[in-house]
Amino acid sequence: MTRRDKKLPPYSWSEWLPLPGGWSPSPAVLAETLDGGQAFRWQRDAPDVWTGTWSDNVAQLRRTNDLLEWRAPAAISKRVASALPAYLGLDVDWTARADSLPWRSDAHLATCLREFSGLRLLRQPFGETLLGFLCSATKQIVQIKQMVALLAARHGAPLVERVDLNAFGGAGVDAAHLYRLPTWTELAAVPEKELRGCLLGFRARFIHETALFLAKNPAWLAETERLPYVVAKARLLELPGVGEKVADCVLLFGAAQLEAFPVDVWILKTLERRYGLAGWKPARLAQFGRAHFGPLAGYAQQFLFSWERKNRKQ
DNA sequence: TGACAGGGGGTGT
DNA sequence: ACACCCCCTGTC
Repeated sequence: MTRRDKKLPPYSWSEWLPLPGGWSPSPAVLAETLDGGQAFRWQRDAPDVWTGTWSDNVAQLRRTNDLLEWRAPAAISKRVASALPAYLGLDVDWTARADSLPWRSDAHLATCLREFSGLRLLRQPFGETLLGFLCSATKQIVQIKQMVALLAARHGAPLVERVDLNAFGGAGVDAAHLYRLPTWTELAAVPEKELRGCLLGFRARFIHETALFLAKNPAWLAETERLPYVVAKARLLELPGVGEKVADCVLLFGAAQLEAFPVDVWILKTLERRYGLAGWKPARLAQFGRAHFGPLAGYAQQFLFSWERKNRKQ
């Protein structure tokens, strides 16, 4: 209990409500879904309470008796209520999806599915996903979260009125959650030097140039979001700082393109060690992934990724 | 307790 | 292959 907490007015959060859809992940799987590298705007505020931000939304998730509840700042709870189902994929049958993966003929995949049972893919806003993964090159999750938190705090609009901001403080929420991420339009007005001030390093130039490009091509993002996988990926690859891996992440986490198969260092290790594909180039591995795991390869990838990262010492 | 390497979920040349 | 930035972490 800090001195600051005592001065604060009472909560202005909405009531806790049950999360529709019957998702009951273990604490570890909930953590892996929200904070395992898909999204960079969730934080654990208590052992079973998470607070996250996307677009103009702020939500808390709470695990009680293996069930999930949610709430939002009262001032925006209606908006959050309508945005939450799509973001968390509450209307998607993830169990059926997992079951459709080729685990019957793939013992390692079966292990990963068992260990991370209940894992989901988030459906994040396309533009924000692009921004997050432009920050991700040679960075770990902690550092990426720090970068986007600074971008939001310095260049994003506040999400709720000040009275609500105080209530957030009372809930122990980090200040970064009080601001939304800057839009690409807003980013286009930020000098590269100020971006560097957000700990972006060499990524600042990529983000700056991407922002300028998107400002000149206002419909580009929205169009790309609804194009088929192959075409959308080709377009993303035109952006500075976007290569194969980042493009696939953006499409998988920000456009629900489940055939996208990002090959990062962890998947590289998985395919090398567990699938005997040592020496293969990333592009060929991605091709293998889509062929072997099928149309939901990206979902399979998330299980493999989580397992490999958890067992990083092996 | 303060320096000091080493390395980090990639991209571009 | 190597540079790009530079923060974080582990170590001495």
